[in-house]
Amino acid sequence: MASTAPATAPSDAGAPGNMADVRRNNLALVLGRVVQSPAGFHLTRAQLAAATGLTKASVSSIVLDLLDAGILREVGLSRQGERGRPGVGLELNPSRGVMGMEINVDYIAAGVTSLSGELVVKEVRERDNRDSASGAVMSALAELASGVRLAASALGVDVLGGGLAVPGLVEPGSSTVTVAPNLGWVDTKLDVARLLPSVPLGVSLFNEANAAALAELAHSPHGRDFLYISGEVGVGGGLVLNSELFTGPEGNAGEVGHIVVDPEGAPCSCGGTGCLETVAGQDAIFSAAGITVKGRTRTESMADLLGALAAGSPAALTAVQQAGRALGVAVASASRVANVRAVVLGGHFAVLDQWLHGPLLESLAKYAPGALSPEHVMTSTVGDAGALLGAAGSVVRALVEAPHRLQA
Amino acid sequence: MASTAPATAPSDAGAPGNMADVRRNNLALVLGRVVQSPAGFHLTRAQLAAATGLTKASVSSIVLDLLDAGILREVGLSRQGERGRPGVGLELNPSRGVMGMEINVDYIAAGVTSLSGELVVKEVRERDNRDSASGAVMSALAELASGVRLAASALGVDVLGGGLAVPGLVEPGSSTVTVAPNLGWVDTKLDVARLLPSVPLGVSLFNEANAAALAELAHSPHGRDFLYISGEVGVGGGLVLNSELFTGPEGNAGEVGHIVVDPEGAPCSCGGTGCLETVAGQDAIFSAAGITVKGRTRTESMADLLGALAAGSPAALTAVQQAGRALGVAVASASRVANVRAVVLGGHFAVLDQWLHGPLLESLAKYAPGALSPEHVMTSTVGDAGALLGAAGSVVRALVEAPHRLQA
DNA sequence: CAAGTTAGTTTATCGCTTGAACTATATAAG
DNA sequence: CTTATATAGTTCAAGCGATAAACTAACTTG
Repeated sequence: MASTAPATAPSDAGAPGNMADVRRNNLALVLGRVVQSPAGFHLTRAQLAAATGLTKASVSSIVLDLLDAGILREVGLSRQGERGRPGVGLELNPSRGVMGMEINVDYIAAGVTSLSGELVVKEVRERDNRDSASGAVMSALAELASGVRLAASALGVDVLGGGLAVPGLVEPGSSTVTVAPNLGWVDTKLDVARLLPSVPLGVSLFNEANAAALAELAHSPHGRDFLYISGEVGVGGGLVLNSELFTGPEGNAGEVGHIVVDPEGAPCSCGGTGCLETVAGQDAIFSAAGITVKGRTRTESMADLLGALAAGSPAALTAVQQAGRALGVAVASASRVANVRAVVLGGHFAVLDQWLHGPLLESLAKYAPGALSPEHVMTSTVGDAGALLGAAGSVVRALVEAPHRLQA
Repeated sequence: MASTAPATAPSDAGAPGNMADVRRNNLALVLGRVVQSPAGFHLTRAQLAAATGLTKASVSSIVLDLLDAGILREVGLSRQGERGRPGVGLELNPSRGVMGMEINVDYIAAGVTSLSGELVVKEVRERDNRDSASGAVMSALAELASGVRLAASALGVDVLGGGLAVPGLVEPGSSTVTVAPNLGWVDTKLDVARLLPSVPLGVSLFNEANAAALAELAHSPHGRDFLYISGEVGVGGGLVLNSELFTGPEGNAGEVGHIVVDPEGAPCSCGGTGCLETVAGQDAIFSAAGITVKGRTRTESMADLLGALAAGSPAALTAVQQAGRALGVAVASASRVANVRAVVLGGHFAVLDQWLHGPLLESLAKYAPGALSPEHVMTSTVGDAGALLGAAGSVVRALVEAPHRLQA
């Protein structure tokens, strides 16, 4: 059902609305249009008025606020019509940026993007974080972030806030990692604020797959609705519906790695049985393909697997095909539950796509015919930096949706 | 992630906000509090001001509008404090109501509830709608609805609008049934408006399981987040998250009947393989239990099954236990995808609960340990009339969220 | 019956959008 | 070079809804 949306929804649902809410809404409306405009094309106040439906007077007043807050910048004159006074172009202030950070199993990373999403600086440091105390990892990351922030500053970009992506479940709205199996963290409260001392927008925490999903949303033509499936040691997922990340009441929605794909299957690290991860996770594929893991890095093992596939190893081919079929079952079930219409494969699923793709589509056609068209099963276009870009992008997105947070 | 909600969201997302939106928001806020108040307990303006955070002046003005619109009514004096001037109690106008209607395989039904959800009149007419043209069914229903409307009118209840529930997929926001397998309808546009000529709120169309889910939400203590699973000829579902029906981008979310529970399973009417419905649908259970369907009504066959279960028939017991285990697998997968935390079983699942319950919980513990606590697997408390009550309730809900639609 | 207490209304003020009038700056025509 | 026309952006009065404070209303207590 498409019930009439509530007329206004103040920041806290169920709170009184007043004129400040109207202003916040319209600030976001105008700023949102600027963000959506193609790079290099600068909208004018008059065009914003036409696009948003606001009057020129309101747009002028709103733009003034956004200029004062340092979010927008005027950029010369814009000639598009033949006659009449030229308008003044507006763009996101290129001297403001946000930091994306990532903690993963074998590295930490930090990077700064401008508000328009361009990567300005990025640094990755290899570090074995497996079973490392969270405090030690955070200290190393704080140091890395500090350096990256200085580098951005030297390039004239001021960091307004940051986002951190971790490979684990995150309690929504808090800085707590409920569980990160591959890091060995359980109910770990992270002091994210110290990564970026005294930034106006603070630092937020994200699940890695969710962040990567948002990066695909922002940087790729996958549409407004898709399920991102991240293939790492674990199998994670990020569900994007109507251009919004759907996290569910506890923040655990989209955990596609633990959909049951075989009731007779193997036990899973989550305590369940026959989860997708037990067939399509990296360890499962390596093991089924007969690839050695011990004493080798994941990158090396993956290279071995690709070699075996290229050489036509039956074990390797079967392992990957099985993973593809299991993905098809999982996607079939997910499409029923959440009306998923498109799938984006990331991590090792993107790497193995040429072997996975066929079995996945066959399996999908068998278990949920008509639910997704084959061309809606795609691979990631953002790649490695997805989690980092997504974490940074989420901070920008939050700013765009609530620009008043940066006002004096 | 729990990003900051947009400050205001005018009726059309991306539309300018103005002070009328603030008013709409606050009308809904005040009215929502009145609706939430326990039956028989009448809030006063002063209490509403305290509860909503609005000032007394604003509440007075808003209540005046709601009285003028005929949505609220003043009801004597309310003494709760010891001292001071007594407040004037407010309640939903009992002379206004909405109609819920239902088309199902072997009957049509119509009933009127007051705005507070009490059933005033209800009439059910047996009718075999299987493979009946939609126009003929709608004509019969229009006649039934007209009579029920008159009966309600005679009792002093004026019908403001209506909701119709059908056992099929409904295109959100339209009056089109995409597919209703058990009625034999495909892409059928229904002229719902003629069911209730000239009502101010019109007539909306709902999926049966979704409507029933909303009825459970309104009339039962199941909480704000649950998956309702309806056991009928088909297996349907309604996903309630944060007290909202979650329908997904195409309106097909919660279609739990076609989650894959056995990749080696039987073909399904949806074209898929091993769907929940192939194990736990009514026909599947009857067939596995060796119950005759031909020449008998569904009610009779169900009575036969209950008899067989009571008599300890191994085939019947096994059939129902298998259905329970399949439900466990489906719930496990659904809990991963949409972070479902509770399940409400309706239709034949409620009837068979004493045999289903154990196998379902065992299966759930095997496939998704810790995802749902056992006490969060519940049975429907609304029963038969769920779809009808839910359809009516949805209309009330839409009115509460946008009361200005009833203003002059 | 006066004092105290709570309910609800009245009034002045503020902030934000709106629409119309106005100013500013360009191109095109004479 | 001047004038007409077209478009961009600002200014200003008006309207509306929320707020806060003052005020009126109605009841209890002593």
